[in-house]
Order: sequence, then C-alpha cells, then structure tokens
Amino acid sequence: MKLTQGEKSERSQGAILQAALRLFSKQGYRGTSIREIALEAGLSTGNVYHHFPDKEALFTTLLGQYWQAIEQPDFPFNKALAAGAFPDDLEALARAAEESVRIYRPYVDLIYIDVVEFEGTHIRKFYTGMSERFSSFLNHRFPGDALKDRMAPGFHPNTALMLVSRVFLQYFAVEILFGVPNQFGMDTPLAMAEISQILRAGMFRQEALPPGKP
Amino acid sequence: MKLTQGEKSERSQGAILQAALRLFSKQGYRGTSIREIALEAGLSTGNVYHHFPDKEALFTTLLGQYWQAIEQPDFPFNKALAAGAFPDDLEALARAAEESVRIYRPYVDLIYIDVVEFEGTHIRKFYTGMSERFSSFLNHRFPGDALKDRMAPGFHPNTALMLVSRVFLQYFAVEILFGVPNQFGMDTPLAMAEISQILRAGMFRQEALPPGKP
DNA sequence: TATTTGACCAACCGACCGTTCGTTTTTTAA
DNA sequence: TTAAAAAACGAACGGTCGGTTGGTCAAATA
Repeated sequence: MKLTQGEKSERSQGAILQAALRLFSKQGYRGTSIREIALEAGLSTGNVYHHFPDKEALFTTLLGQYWQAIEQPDFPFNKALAAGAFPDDLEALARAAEESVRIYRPYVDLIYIDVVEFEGTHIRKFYTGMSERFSSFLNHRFPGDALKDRMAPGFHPNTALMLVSRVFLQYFAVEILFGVPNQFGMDTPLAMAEISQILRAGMFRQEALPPGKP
Repeated sequence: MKLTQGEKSERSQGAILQAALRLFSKQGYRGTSIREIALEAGLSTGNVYHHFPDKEALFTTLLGQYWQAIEQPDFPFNKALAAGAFPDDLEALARAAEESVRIYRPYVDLIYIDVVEFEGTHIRKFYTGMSERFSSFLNHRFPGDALKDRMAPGFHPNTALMLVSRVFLQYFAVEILFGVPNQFGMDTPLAMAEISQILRAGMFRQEALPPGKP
C-alpha cells in the first residue's frame, strides 16, 4: 500500500494520540513516558516530537478531542436528552450515562488526571460551562413554561437536570473508573430505579414532609 | 529542649508524613520526589528511608490516617449524622459535607491520586464499604420501622442516605478540589437549598408525576 | 531531473528519579 | 564510663526522564 505524505502524517499522529490515551488513562500523565508512547505507537521518540511540540500537547489535544465529543449530538448522554429522556425517563438517562462513561472511559480518566497532576487547570472550564450548556438546552427544548408547570416549586428546572446528570455520571464513574461494583449495596439496575424514584417523587411520604421548608 | 528517642522518632515520622501529604496533594504521587519530601520535612533523604521502607508506604500510611479519621465520631459528616441531620435537615448535612471536604482536603486528594496513579487499588474497599457503614448506622439510629414509615415507598432508606451523601460530598469535591465556583449556575447556599428541596419532595408536582412508575 | 520538503530514526544530553550504604551523631542501657 | 542501638546524614548508584541533534530517505515540487 502506498501512502501519500499527508496520510502518513495523519496516521502517525493518530497512532501517537491513541497510544498516549491508552497509557495516560492507565498510568497517569507523569507515569507515562514519551518512550512508552512511541513504542506503543510503533515509531521513535524523535518522531513524536516531530508531530507534537511537547508532552503536554499530547494531553491537551486528547482533552480537546473529548471536549469535542461531548458536544456532539451523537454523544450517548446528549442523544438521550435529545430523545426526551428528561424529565420523564430518568432510567433511560441513567443508561445513557453508563454508556457515555463506558465508551469514553479513557477520556474520562483524563479529567481525574487533570485534577491530580495539573490542579484541574484544563478541565475547570468544562465543569463551569456544564450548567450553562444544560440551561440553553432546556430553553430550546421546553420554550415558555411548559416544563416549569410540571415541576415542583422551589428550584430551577436546570438544577434538577444538573442534579440527575451529576448523580448518574458520578455513579458510573465510581463503578467503572474506580472499579467498585454494587456501590449502593444492590445491583446497578435496582440502584438506578431507586435513585430515579427519589429524584422523581422525593424521599418523604407526602404527609410526612418535614415542616418549615418551602 | 531534650527529646527522648521515641519522641524524636515520632516527630520525624510526623514531619515526613505531613510534608508528603502536602506535596502529594499538590503534585500527585509520581510528581513528588523523596528529596522534596525530606527537604520540606527538614531532614535527609536517607532518614526518610530509615523511617519508611519505600515511597509507597508513605502514601498508604496517609490513606490509613484518612481511613481512621473518617470512622471517628468527630468527623464533621459523622457528627451531623449523629446529631440527627438525616433525614430532616439536609442543609445541615450539606454544610457538614462542605466542612469535611474543606478540612480534609489534602486527604481527599489522595483518593483521586489513587484512582489515577494506582488504578484505585487502595481506595476501592473504602467505596465498597460506604453503603454498609451507612446501613448499620441507620439500623442503630432508627430501629424498627420508624424511618421507613416516614419514607416514600419504592426504595431502601439507605439508598436515600447514600444518595444525599454522595451528592453533597461530590458537589464540594468539585467546588473545592476541582476549583469550580457556582457549578450549578447559582451560589452554593441556594444550590444546596434547591438540591435539598428536590431530594425531599421530588422534582415533579404531585399531580404531574409521570405514569407507569411505582 | 534537480531540489526542497517532510517523515522518520538512532544516538545523545543534562537533569532527576528511588534507593542504597558507609559513616557520623545522639540516645539508651549496663 | 562505655558499649550497643537508634537516628540522622549525604554522597553515590543505576536507571529513566523530557527533549535535542544530525542525519537518511522517500515524496512533493519546480
């Protein structure tokens, strides 16, 4: 097979990034050397520096890939949102969260790596922007007061969306990344059902709500 | 001042661990060298190896300290639980979560370091045991069906306790460790109030609950 | 066809790593 | 007072790190 120069370059860069992602997600940033990356990518260390200015550029490029994937409509969690899983089908949202974490697992690792080894520098803006992204989604999806009329009073609908997203995504981060099965003391589908139930209708019986709260 | 041999040893070990905690939490495990730790502790590198077998022992010892602190009754979150914050005063639980993360911040960092640099090996049992610890707390605190009678049907009371704990602790981990202020698009006290409201009474108006769910 | 460009590699650099070890200083016990 | 033990030191070891250099060779360009 004959490869044009541009194809060769692209293929090498892809191999480098792929290897870097695999190794970073397993060993962390400082725990992974350029030599390992080059070896796994099947080329020399010098060549890595031909395609990328330094080690950190590998990391930030990978974070950029994840950033882009997260905003794509075919990102599992976005797909579930677009399909109307919120607010009625929280279980579907939970399944989408699981799929998102499972498929993008090595990328999710990068977030934790950034917190530990870069003091959260790169991913801070991602967490900062999450609320605004959800908010603008809700405004487009539920114009007017259609959603607010179905919601209980005392909170913004966006708080509910943020809450359920965080709960589900964190649950599967702990299950998949941390490697903890049955963290709630029951199997995952049951835990998802019970959590969804609480988020929908609250933990108290209606007649047993504590007094003095709005 | 004259120090007995045991006191000297204890003081040095303490200085080493304190320095290691500070540096690990800021730079990660591999990003911190024994030389740095020894320098910050004010003694020689050789002496570090006199008190600890290797670098990893520093890390596991610190995790052990955290483990022990978490089980102590004066750990802020435990104190709030013992004071009866669950299930009625979720806001108090939120404040206790904030205090727990703020005071033990460098130790909380160790958890993320373990996930990134040790594949979660050391902290897995901590997450695994959390549900069981809460469960036995509930059994002692609310014998019989006293709690279950106030709770809505469809979930174990322990699921509710796990859920609120995880939500609050994660919120402040993101705020304090990740460095993200106002992650829900509003100030923290308001976010805590809104989240508590949803956990108490659910996100739907009573008459607008989606059909087909238990 | 002559020349330039870009992909690539082996060898190398200085810095730093975790750890070892011979030695010195301080405390303890006889 | 003295000998053993513990605490502390710091140079040195073998190795790895991120990054650089100088060169080869095929593809693009003219």
